[in-house]
Amino acid sequence: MRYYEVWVSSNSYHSKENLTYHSKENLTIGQIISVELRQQIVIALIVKIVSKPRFKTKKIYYIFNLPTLPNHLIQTAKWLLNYYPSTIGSIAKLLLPINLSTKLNINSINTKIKLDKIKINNLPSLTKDQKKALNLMQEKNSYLLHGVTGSGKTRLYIELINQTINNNQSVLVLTPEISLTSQLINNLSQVFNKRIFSWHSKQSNKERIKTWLDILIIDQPKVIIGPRSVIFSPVKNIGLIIIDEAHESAYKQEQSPHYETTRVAGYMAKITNAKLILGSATPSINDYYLATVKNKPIINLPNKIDRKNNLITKTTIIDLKDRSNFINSTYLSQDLIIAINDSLSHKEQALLYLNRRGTARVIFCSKCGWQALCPHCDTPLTYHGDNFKLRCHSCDFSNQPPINCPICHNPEIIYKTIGTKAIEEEVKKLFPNVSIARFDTDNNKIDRFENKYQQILNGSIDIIIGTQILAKGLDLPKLSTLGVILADTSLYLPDYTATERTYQLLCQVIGRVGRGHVKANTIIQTYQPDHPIIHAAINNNYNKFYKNELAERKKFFFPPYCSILKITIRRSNVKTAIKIADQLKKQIINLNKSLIVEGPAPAFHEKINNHYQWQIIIKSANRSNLLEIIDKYLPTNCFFDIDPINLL
DNA sequence: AATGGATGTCCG
DNA sequence: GGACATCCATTT
Repeated sequence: MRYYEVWVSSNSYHSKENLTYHSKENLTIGQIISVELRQQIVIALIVKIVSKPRFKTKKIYYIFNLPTLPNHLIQTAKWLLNYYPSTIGSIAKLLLPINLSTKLNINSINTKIKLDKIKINNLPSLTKDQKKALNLMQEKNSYLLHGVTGSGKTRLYIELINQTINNNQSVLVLTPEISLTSQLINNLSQVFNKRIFSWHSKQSNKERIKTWLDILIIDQPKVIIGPRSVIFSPVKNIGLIIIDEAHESAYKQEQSPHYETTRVAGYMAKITNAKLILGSATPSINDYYLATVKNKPIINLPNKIDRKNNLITKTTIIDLKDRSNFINSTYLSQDLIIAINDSLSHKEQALLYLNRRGTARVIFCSKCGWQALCPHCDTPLTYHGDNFKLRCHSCDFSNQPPINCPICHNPEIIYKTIGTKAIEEEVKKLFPNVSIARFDTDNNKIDRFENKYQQILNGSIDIIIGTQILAKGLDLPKLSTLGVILADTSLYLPDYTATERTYQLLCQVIGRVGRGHVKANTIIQTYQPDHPIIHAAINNNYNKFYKNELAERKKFFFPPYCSILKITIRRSNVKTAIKIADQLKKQIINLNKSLIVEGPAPAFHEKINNHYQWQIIIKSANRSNLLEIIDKYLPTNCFFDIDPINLL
């Protein structure tokens, strides 16, 4: 009898120990099997060959006649286990994301695909900038591709993918938002045809299994496109990993294992000697900083590919404090209304953008733009209606809300922001005879989005209202008015990443116009017309934004200058939650006096499902200190997130 | 003592 | 995750 340590792909296996099963067969590491765990049959992976253990073992239930998983995946998973501590079950689930039936008929899979010729000759030739960038990216290395919106990053990707395939290696292309992947898939499919394998939300379970097996079995070099989970595709011989819009928060997994895809890709590229491209118009502070200190090449594509050079975009900033700008509407300024009318008369489209993540009940003055900030953390304070207090969600500082503005003594203090529904009603009143479409980020409406997207493209929708989803990747040929209803909403988010997000979102949404189709008008309404971040975004001045923000991060000791561990304690009783959080805090401080421990403070959603959530934030310049806490001192009954993307 | 909710333990 | 054990507060 032979004995094997396996990883079971089941979220219900919460231990960090490998499980041992036995079999008569001679099996190798990486082989895919299924085993019995409690009463259930689950798919699993052989990770170690061992001698007979002291305890009783169960028999391996089934051995799949499949190729072994590529070694780099197992190696990456082992690294992941230490770097983003989590359970074996959930890490195995990343490698084996499907449940195979033991009746699986492998012979039905075509192991060879018919390879069409790559049709790269029909594409527009590379610009001078693109050629220069391509030449700079010839080493096996990791590159940060900093290209403004519309600078032709996709064209460059195609060139790099082509080189890799000609070199007989495969490519992973990661995208943040599934609803926007279709455009990229279309573009790449036209060139690479049958070599494209994609994961997307519309696939049924059956299709998913087929794609996964195709990737595992088919040996030829291929291009795999999809969301963050695609980094764990069972593909051998990776030559290139592209992470498009690498700054996007979708690359961070919010459930355990809390991995950041760019970090995982970095490790994987290192061990496979693949080239890694992080593409973004607005690289994240962390990625940019890492590239700088680690001497990784930063490749710039500073210019838009202007198809028509005479099309200039006019940008106007409207001061929301000056109510004389708002004659016919509380939300839409006169300039914006005029611009929309102008677009409509030319049969062009208008897009009204509202960043709804600002719905946090934060406090600012309607006249001078003053906002309530925590004196310790500099993050905006949140209003809690239950006890009428302002509270810092980072350190739990609390304060009475002011009756009037401490700066200009204006009694009108605004407690919340407007939503897209209110805007839609307003727009209907102002423009009664035009077709209006509203989009929200409510995820489960992807289908609706795709339907409406077609209508937007063919021009049957005149005014588009929506949130973040509209800011990303869309190419709208008929768009000629862009209105940002309230540019500073995301600035008021009670989190240290608020500035970064605001910059990224504004840059993205501004990038929707001026793509060389029609002449465009951009109108940005804000309470803080002089805010440096808003100006940096309008002028596309990344360096200014980066320098400012990095200095702030250093001053208040935030990433990239420290690592963060966020611990959440969830109890049905508020007092128990706070008590446990307090005890844990004391324990952690005793353990290592050099750690900065903030809180306990209520979580952004303090009450979920009749459970109260309180959190502790631990900061350390040394990430391994945080890993040690998770490993040795964290009780199993609390949640944690290491390197969280926000502290809400 | 009985009941029921909350919390803890473990998976080969 | 879920079956099961255990702890604890409250009711009878």
